[in-house]
Amino acid sequence: MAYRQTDKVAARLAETRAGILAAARELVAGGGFAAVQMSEVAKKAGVATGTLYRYFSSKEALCRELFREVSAREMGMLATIATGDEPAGERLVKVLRTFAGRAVKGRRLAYALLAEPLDVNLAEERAFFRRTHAEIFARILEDGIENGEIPPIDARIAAACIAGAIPTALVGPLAPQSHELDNNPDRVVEEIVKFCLAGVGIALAAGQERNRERRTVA
Amino acid sequence: MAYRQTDKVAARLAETRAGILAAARELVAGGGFAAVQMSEVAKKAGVATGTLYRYFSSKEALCRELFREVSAREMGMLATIATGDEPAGERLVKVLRTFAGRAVKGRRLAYALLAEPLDVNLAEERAFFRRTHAEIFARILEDGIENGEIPPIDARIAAACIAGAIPTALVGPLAPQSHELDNNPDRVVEEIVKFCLAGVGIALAAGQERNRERRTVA
DNA sequence: CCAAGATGTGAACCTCCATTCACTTTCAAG
DNA sequence: CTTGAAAGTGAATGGAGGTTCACATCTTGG
Repeated sequence: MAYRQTDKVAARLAETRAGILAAARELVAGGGFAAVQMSEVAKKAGVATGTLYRYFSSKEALCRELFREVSAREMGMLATIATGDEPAGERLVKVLRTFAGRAVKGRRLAYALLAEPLDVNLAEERAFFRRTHAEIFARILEDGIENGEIPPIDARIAAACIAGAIPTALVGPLAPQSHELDNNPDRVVEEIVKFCLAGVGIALAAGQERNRERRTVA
Repeated sequence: MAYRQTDKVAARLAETRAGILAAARELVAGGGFAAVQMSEVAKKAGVATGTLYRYFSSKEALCRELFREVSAREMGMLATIATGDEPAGERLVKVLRTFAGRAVKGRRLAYALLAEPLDVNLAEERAFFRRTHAEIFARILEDGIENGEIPPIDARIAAACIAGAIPTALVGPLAPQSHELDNNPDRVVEEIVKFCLAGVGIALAAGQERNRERRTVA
């Protein structure tokens, strides 16, 4: 026995590993997951392709871990807000604004996480990501329904609607042109948030309430 | 000069072409666009792979045409309803119900058109498809806003929200489990439609109105 | 039936990338 | 300094699947 891993080495390994993930993340932020080719990752991380496989068993494993790492941060933020003790309505507003707001900045990344055409393995991760969103929304909605802040709707379905509406309207194929988002991101975010709130039967503050004569239909 | 195409031949060619498209459509309905492999299409259509290339210049061309063919039918239906002369509110309800209802039946196909991970060329077609949806919705919303049926919201953004919410909630990664849709598709559809209508400030008929105390928040 | 062009064929080819592996370099312990 | 193991390397491999093309077959006018 003439070799055993030292702390110094372990640290270097961890650094390399992190470097590989960082390289992959840059590629994603630049061109989406489609742009993650092992040879490119290796080049950007300054290692050989073979080395990648010392750290990740496959490209899929690498991408999955990357997806998780990035999405965990987002979900953490939302979850923190969601479990606060303010009234459900306020928590909902905050969560929606945070979600939408963060998607507008970091748009390319949000697109990759939420909307970009993805291959099947990763779609699984994304489904999990989105489902978690939906659960966060649903949780708040249920709270609100329980104490009467929100009318009795199907929380899970409404949550799914929200989790679909925001990405699509912000970063998906229907997103406004970039310059529109760059010029006035807040307005777009507010409009979307308003839609979602109204969808679950909450109206935004007074000034926006005019003209709501609320015809009944069909 | 000893050969010129005859009507009979032209007809046969058209038939073969249609057969190829039909074969591809079946594959899509069964396993999404990912399942469209040229060799499989050929087998199912009863021709050789080489023959496919007499009719379509590439796989991409074949898939694009297929996507268009299928989506054109859907859009046509919606467009017909949208341009009717009923009040905007009613047209909106009908369009939403049609859209959502058709997506529930033909779920696999709807999934392929709306939500399935897709490669970039086809994503382009899908973007067009979705954008057209959004335009149809937006058109109705604008009508409604103009004559006061609908409060003054940003029609394009609301339309994008709707166009995102429905597929996600119905056939996307957040869709209810299949058995739930099979057992009670109408309830799910109605719930989603209700969300979208409320989002643009329209309430459904009386019975569903109780408990809407409508707290104001933030 | 023949000629000439259109159609049909499917095995071979090609490209793209993830993955591997025989080899080199680095490292820690004796 | 030596040695055995770990870590790094990158050219070669392999599989998947779209595309081609030399050849066969069919169609029509003469």
